[in-house]
Amino acid sequence: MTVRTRIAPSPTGDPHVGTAYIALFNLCFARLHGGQFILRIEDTDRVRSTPASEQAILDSLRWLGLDWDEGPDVGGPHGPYRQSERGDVYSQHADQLLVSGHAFRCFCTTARLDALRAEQSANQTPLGYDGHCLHLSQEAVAAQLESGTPYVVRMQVPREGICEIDDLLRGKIEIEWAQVDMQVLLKADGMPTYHLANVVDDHLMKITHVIRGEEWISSAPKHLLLYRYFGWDAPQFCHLPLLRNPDKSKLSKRKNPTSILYYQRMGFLPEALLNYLGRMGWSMPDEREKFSLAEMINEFDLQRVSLGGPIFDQEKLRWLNGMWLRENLTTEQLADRLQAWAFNRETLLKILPLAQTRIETLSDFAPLAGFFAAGMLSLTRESFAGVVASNKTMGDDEKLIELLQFALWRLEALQDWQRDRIFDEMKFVASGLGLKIKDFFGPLFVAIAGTTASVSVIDSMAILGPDMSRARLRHAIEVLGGVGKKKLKAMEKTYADLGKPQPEATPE
RNA sequence: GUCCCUAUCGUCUAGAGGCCUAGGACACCGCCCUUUCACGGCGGUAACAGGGGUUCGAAUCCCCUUAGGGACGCCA
Repeated sequence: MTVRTRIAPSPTGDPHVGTAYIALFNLCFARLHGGQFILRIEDTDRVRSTPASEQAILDSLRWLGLDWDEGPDVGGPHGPYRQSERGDVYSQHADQLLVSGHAFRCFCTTARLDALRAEQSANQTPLGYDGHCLHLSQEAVAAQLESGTPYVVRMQVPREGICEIDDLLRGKIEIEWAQVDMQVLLKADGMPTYHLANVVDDHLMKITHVIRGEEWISSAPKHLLLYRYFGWDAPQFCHLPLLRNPDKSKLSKRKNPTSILYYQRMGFLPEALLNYLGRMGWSMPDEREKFSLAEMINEFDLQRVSLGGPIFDQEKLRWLNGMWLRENLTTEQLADRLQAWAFNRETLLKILPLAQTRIETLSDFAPLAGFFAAGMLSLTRESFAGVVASNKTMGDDEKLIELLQFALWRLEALQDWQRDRIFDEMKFVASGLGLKIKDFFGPLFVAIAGTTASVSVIDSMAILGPDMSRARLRHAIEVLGGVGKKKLKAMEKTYADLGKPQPEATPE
């Protein structure tokens, strides 16, 4: 038996807890049955990840204790499309389908497809490719190829009938073929899409079980059909429920910290985080709350997975972490953990350059830089009184919230979490709001460091990392009263206009 | 809009037709322990979405409704 987890690297390179969640269940299932557990990084469009971000994902899975096996080599550590072959394996397979008539070349332009989609959505008819290039004559295809028109390769999909998916957990799922789009397999640049790469890889790697998130159910027919076209045995599919935000939507960084790095920085033990993920949609036969990975593997049973999408509840995670901290660590071990966590040389060397010019005694350090080792700051509305009092332009709470929210939105969109990039974003918001950088930074300081008397707020955010910085901004907004639905709408509009020149201020 | 998945306390869940007057955990509230705060101990509030079937018997099986979620890209 071989199971694998595919990892879609996030553009920011932040390892997602959802990835660890799926990996955990894959690992338990494989280990219980004495099979192999393989990881595969998915990045067919080659814009998402960098070697560094991939390494970050692998490191954080290892930090959690999720060790994987080396899979069969099917063209490099992360698949052929990451190597110089540029997708040869996949285009060969696409050619095979072209020859057998299970796929066709599509010369439609993006403009046409956009128009098609717009029309379908206006008419409220099902969305999908209309088969325009499906019946092109041989001559027409030859002529297009001759003229060098760019094309993609799409898979043929039956127009009628029903596809039956046998899900390990959900039983039979029936989807009409008419609902399945004629998926692009090979992009215009010759690179494979996820769907083709996925099926070809899994076959070459001899994957027997695919345990993935529920979000993939609707593309399962495409995958099944590809296996059939190639004449391969399909693996057993199993779709796990999705982790959710408190508002029940799919776990996302806009609403909840999702990075494993955040939980690490927040001071959660890897054992506890993993334990908590194991409690999401799953329970021990004896219902015990605290268990190790080894215990989970021993008692693992896929049938014990419950299908309702669980909400990721940080409060319960905290409680569980406390249990691990109190019951599983000696004082000696706790000392080691603390030291490794924040009071290590590497971390200090990052912070000290910012602090050294501002301290007169060593004891000044903790009050000055303590916020680096904190989770959420204990802010109140009064925490912001200083920045408001010292500056007439700052205005009321509403104004403060707006400022922080705009900063937050900017930072949510920021992919490259570097000091200078963060500064650029903040400068953009400041000038958009017509504020001097200095004035704009006041509230930011309070949100991030708890006080304006602190080290550079931009450097602080760079060191704290995206999820922690965003979480603190969100927390500050919450403390100031939060944002209502109506207010949000108005703010979004103002935000959209940020880049535009400000109208002349009317003199009093 | 179309299709698919799901539905037990606020949250995570137990529950495979009778052991269910629905159990446990987080959170919340109270009491005890305690020089404070925690920890720990004890107790409490709190749920089978609604409606139809099937059955001697339904949280459990079936159907409908409702609600939530997901998918509908030359992203993964």
